[in-house]
Amino acid sequence: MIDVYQKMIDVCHLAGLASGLSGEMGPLQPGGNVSGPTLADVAHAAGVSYATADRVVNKRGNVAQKSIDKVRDAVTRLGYVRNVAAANLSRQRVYRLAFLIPTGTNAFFNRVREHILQTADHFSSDSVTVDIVDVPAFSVDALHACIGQLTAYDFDGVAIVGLQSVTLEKPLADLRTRGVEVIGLVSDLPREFRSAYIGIDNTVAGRTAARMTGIGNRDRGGIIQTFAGSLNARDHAERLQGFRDVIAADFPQMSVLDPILTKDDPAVLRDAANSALQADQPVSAFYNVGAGNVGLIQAIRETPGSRPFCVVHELVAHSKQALIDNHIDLVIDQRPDVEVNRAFAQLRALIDRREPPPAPDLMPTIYVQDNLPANTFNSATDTQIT
Amino acid sequence: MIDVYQKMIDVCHLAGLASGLSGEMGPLQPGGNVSGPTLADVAHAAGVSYATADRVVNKRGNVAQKSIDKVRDAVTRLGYVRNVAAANLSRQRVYRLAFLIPTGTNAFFNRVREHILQTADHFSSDSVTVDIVDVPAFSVDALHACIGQLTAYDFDGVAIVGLQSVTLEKPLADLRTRGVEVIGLVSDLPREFRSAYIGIDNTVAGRTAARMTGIGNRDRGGIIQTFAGSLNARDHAERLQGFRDVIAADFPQMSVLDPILTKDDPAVLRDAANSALQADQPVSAFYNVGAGNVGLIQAIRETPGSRPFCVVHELVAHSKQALIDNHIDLVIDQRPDVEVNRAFAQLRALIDRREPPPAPDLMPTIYVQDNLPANTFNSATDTQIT
DNA sequence: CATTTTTTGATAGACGTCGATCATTTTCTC
DNA sequence: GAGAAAATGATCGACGTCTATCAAAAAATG
Repeated sequence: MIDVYQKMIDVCHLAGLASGLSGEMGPLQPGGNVSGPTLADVAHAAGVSYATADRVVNKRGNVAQKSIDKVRDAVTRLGYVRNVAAANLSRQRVYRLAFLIPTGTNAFFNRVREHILQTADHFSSDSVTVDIVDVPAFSVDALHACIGQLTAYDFDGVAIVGLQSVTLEKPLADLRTRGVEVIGLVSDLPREFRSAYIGIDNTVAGRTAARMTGIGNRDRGGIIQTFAGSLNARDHAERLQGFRDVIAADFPQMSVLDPILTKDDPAVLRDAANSALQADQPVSAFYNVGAGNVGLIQAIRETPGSRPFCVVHELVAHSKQALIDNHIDLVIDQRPDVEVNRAFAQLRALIDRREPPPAPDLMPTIYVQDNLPANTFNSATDTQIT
Repeated sequence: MIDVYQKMIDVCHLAGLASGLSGEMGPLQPGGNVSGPTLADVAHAAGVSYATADRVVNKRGNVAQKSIDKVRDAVTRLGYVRNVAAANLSRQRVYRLAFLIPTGTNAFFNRVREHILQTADHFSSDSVTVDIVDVPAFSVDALHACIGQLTAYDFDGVAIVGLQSVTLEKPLADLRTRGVEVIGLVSDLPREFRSAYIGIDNTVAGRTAARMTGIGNRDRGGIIQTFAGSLNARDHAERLQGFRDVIAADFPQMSVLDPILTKDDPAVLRDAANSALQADQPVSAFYNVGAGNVGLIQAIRETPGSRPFCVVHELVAHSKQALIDNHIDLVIDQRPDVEVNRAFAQLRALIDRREPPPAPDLMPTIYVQDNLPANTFNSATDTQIT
């Protein structure tokens, strides 16, 4: 009845009603020894001293090859895993993390910031220290300078809201040669110069928006007015591309107008939305790939009568409220809270040189007014979104 | 350029071990002392011995109130957080966890199982052992017996896919008096007899399904045929209720037919769906609150021409495929992988008597064919779902 | 073979906490 | 104010790892 797997995981099947329930079933000794072998055990099994075993596992050098082999063998034979807690305790390991986040009164990044603070607070009992570094938004030069400065502090890991630019490659390479783990967050860095990317695929986000827009307009067809901050912004361009692809392929009865470029400015967006709402040819859907939704929502609120089907990105205070008030239909969100959690886990795993915890892919989440998280987004400032 | 930004960079450092501290601004000292105060420091600051401080923080009793106050005060003043790594090392803490999961060839619970195994594997290096206990599905008696047996083994925490029954109260109470932490997973236990519930609100799930159905049928209105396994199943009833509420309130042009009861049997569902498809009055939408979607999908696949708008629950191999093949429109999923992760975190937090990590509410997730996770669900058996 | 170099063994102190024990001091009770 | 009870202080040995140091042994070198 009780299967015991090799590792430390014993999966035990207590008999259900079917087979006799009589009394206590077999083993699974309550006080059983569950803690694994120590390095001392390994040394003993390998027939070497603790010191030698230590030299091997910590790569201190000056060990004969045959000793290395003996120890390696014993490690695998006994299934030794080093006790991270003890190790960190001993060397007073402190995980020094830094997050490079764009500045500004951007509601989305305020959400990111908030969650970093919360998470940092929680992990403080695990000796994790966190620095949030403000970087002027969307400036390659500023980001470059910032990354360059990081080498002055001895961080163990850095999460960067990145930009795609060859300029960044050098400072990133410098960082990594100093043993700092680097990951991209929300927006990727040059591929070869980071260990991981934590963020969504923006093409997928655009496709998802398109699917929902299509579903919401199956019968009426019609015209979709799109908005974007700038087509130079990679994420905006990708979302738009994904959106167009799906509409063209699966909802041919609808047509997608070229995006109105708003620079993510709510005022611009408001004016643009207003003129679209008053156009001769009625627009049946709005899709804003970028930020500035406050303006879009205002325009909609000001216009009486029925409104176009409306999809925007990123759940923040005002987009959440607009969902509740029925001013927009859907919010496609990238769950920055989940991303931040993942970033912490990933950085710690990289620093400890172990596998990151199993976790599903990050996929854009669809919010309607009914599946909204209760957590309030109390960021005072909510002008932009990205 | 670089010099310009040298002073613009604003680094906010969050001291790792100062618990309540929000970020203190200012530059970092690269080699700065980051490790926080120890219990010895606290004792000294409080003007008591280490032993007394220890007695206070570990609640060993036999301490005068004024000593307790002095220590508590020093703790908050210094921002002492106990070093979990050291503590666990010292007491050779092993987290013995058990998951009680219904048996059967249920694709959804296979997903749960798989993720438990993966997560357990990962945490094995953190001294976490996991037992998966198979319980005959939906049987209060079996669950009762199983919980009763748990007291024989000294688990530290147990996650139970629960049932609502007063019968369970006694064994649960027994477990908890023995110091075992109990949480409900996916399906709740009697409220007073568990420390937390990890799962979605099924009313919300139903509401979400309704919202999407409404959006997908705004103009055509029409009839919605619902399916349920059994109305005695609490989750099924709740989903249906949420669904009806939203349709009635926000999409009055649609009407909801009483559910066809399928016992979650694919064959039954297939027949029911087929007759609905051939009914005189055309049905414009299907909503299955329960399992057995294989049958529903078969019926749809067999019927030529356009099909009703189709919403089901739980993303598993076949529902995923059906989304891709355009046989259904939406899957409302409760992200069992996220739930399992949360269960681990919650149990560990409860056992350590500390705050669980910050995490957003669990909300039903909406999948369309574009935002599907790449992870394959390789469960061979996929008969049922809920 | 003598000398240098490389490789080993033995061991010690630290990390911060836990769970003890035992002796001492303070407080309470009558 | 004596005796009992409660509270406190002092200290010890774990836990498993890391980082040393020093001496001893083995291997390589000329």
